[in-house]
Amino acid sequence: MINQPMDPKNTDQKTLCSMHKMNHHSSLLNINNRNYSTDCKDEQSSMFQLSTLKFNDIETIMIHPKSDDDNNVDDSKPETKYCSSYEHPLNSIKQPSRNIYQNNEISNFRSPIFEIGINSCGIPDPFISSNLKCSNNDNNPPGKSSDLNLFMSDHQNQCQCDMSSSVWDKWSFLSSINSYHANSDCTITTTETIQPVGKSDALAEFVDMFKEKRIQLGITQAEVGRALGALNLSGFGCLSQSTICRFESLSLSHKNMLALKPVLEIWLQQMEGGLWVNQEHHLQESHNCFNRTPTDSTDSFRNFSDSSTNPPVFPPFTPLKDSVENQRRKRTCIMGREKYILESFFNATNCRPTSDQMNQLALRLNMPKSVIRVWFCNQRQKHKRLSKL
DNA sequence: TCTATGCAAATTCAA
DNA sequence: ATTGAATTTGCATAG
Repeated sequence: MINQPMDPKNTDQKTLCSMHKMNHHSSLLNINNRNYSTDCKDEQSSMFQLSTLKFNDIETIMIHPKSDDDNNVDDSKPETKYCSSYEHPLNSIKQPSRNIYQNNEISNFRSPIFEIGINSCGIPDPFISSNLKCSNNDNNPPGKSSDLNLFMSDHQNQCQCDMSSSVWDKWSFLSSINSYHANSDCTITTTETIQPVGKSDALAEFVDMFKEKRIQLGITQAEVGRALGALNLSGFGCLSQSTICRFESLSLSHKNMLALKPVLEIWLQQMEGGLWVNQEHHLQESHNCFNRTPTDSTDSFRNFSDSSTNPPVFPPFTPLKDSVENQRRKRTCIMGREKYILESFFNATNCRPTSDQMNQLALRLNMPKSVIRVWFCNQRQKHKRLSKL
């Protein structure tokens, strides 16, 4: 990715962007419903901050469409698009997690009104979290960038997003602010992009469509989850049936939904097209990219290898460079003796063991120290949570 | 056999 | 490097 100055011809073009982190150096970018992958390994010139993927001050990025075969890019005439946007606070919306989208409505979600900060250039900047201030009443917590209810003032115009609208509409609203920010001459409009709550939500619509087509294709949630690993998208491996199920029932967090959507979209496109293109063409030795046992893999991919029941779709194992790092560590099941010993230690001795104590426990229980450490972290969290009830 | 869900392990982020 | 808090996600199992 190369930093480019803003294309003046593009300044009044309204562009809706969303960005989905894939890993520390690449992301999926959705611009006007088209997906692009971005890659920036050079941290110094990175358009993204590693942890938050906020755009830097240049505000302009060049994107090489992923649909081009990476090996056959026409360097003389790369298709590029300019996009000016930020990752905005919506990406870190604080919200009750699961089930909030039931009935396609956001409930209990009235947060205070916020004033958008003015940045050093005098431009209203909703993305400077430290400048966000709660301005309505004292019953609300101090404002953070993760809060939703935005009130923007540029001393001339005022625009307010209707907070009873859905988060997706708010996203559009903020995109308008982005446009404004990118070009101070443009007019901010809110009503244009804000749509009624409900079925018109693009995400909800996609989810409905996704589920319908998955069922049409006769593919189970578990199979979808496993197939995602073979998509070879950096930062994404397989997902569990649970996660696909939750995606289909809109019961993941909004941020999570947004992150998963483009990946599932790509999967669906490939399934519908009935073709599989390994975009990266890794030539290295084929290896089991899912780190499964042979038994596992045979079973996992029976439907993809059995062309008598399903059309051949894509090979069960795609050579995948970073497959191992895409793989979430297997969930450890701690029970019986191990659980008893850990709980005894936690309750009776120390809920905050030293490194040495954790080493000893790890040795005694024959478990990795990291698992022990995480267990204590989670246990402390659990206790804190329970004590609040 | 497939999907939904409770619990909690693992990951991420910021301090 | 470590931690707390928040969040994502998988396992086990219920439906």
